[in-house]
Amino acid sequence: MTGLRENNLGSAQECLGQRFQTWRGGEFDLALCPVRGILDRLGDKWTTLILIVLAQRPHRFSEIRRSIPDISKRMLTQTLRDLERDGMITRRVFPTKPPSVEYGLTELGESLLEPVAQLVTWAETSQTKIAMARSAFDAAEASRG
Amino acid sequence: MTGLRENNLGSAQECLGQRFQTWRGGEFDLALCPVRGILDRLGDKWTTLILIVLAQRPHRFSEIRRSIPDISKRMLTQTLRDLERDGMITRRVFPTKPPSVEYGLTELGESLLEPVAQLVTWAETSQTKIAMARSAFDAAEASRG
DNA sequence: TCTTCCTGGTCTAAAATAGAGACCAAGCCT
DNA sequence: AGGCTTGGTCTCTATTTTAGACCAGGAAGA
Repeated sequence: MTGLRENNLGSAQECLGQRFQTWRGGEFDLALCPVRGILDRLGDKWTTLILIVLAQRPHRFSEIRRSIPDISKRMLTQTLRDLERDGMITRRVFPTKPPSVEYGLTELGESLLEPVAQLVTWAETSQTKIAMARSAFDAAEASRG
Repeated sequence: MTGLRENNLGSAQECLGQRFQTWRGGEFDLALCPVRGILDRLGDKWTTLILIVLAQRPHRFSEIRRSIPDISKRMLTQTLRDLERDGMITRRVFPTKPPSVEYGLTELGESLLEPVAQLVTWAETSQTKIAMARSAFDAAEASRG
């Protein structure tokens, strides 16, 4: 364990708490601190991708790596550990000749899939608009020099 | 512009495409590449927080900074620029004596609030389970030495 | 007038984080 | 023996983030 996981989730940053009590109207209570920690976790580069891969079926370590070619072993290990620690995935070791390890979603992990799916859907439907906005912005910037 | 924004969204990583055609059943088509770029953007440390702040009402640069005390000026500037480029927020400069700049959500930005809200809701309802899972994991790890 | 403060940034240097790839044990196959 | 596999870990380097100094330029105070 060299420097892996000393993610002080939400300790470095002050609780934004009461500031957002009325997030667009009031249905949104305080307690944003832990939420932020979770958002940070989801937000990292690989977490969502790994969840999507595991959503299909349980995968072994190297299988995940093949599904997400540009993740490094180190980051895969670290992200899987964090996910396991948060109760989103299970890790099962089989004492086969070369040992094999299978990762799969827990119920909690499954439940996360729903909001993630919404986000993915939003991303799909919005990508055209975003691409247009980018072009416009870049063009305007270029014309200003 | 020193090193800001050369985010080659989705160029470094190969398109995961057809691999996820059947994300939990089949309703999930290819085209994950651009989606991934968007997810990366949402996933960064500050984007979601800024969106939530702006969801309340438009804010000035320094106001945002006060709402998110631990963001550095540089990251705030950079994140706001990226958000503006993606068409999620508008930037309006007022030629006041000390110049003031107001940032607000666009319609596209507003539309993102919905899936983000779902995620926040999930996070709120799940935080207890996650906390328990962490305790259990840490305890098990400690007992193993 | 001279000093100080405010704004929204930019710049540099240092700290934290991610990535590449060598390495490991242990057992199989040839 | 030699080489291959597995799931990792370790070290070294590259990238990213942070802190904080700095800037222009008007305003208000003295």
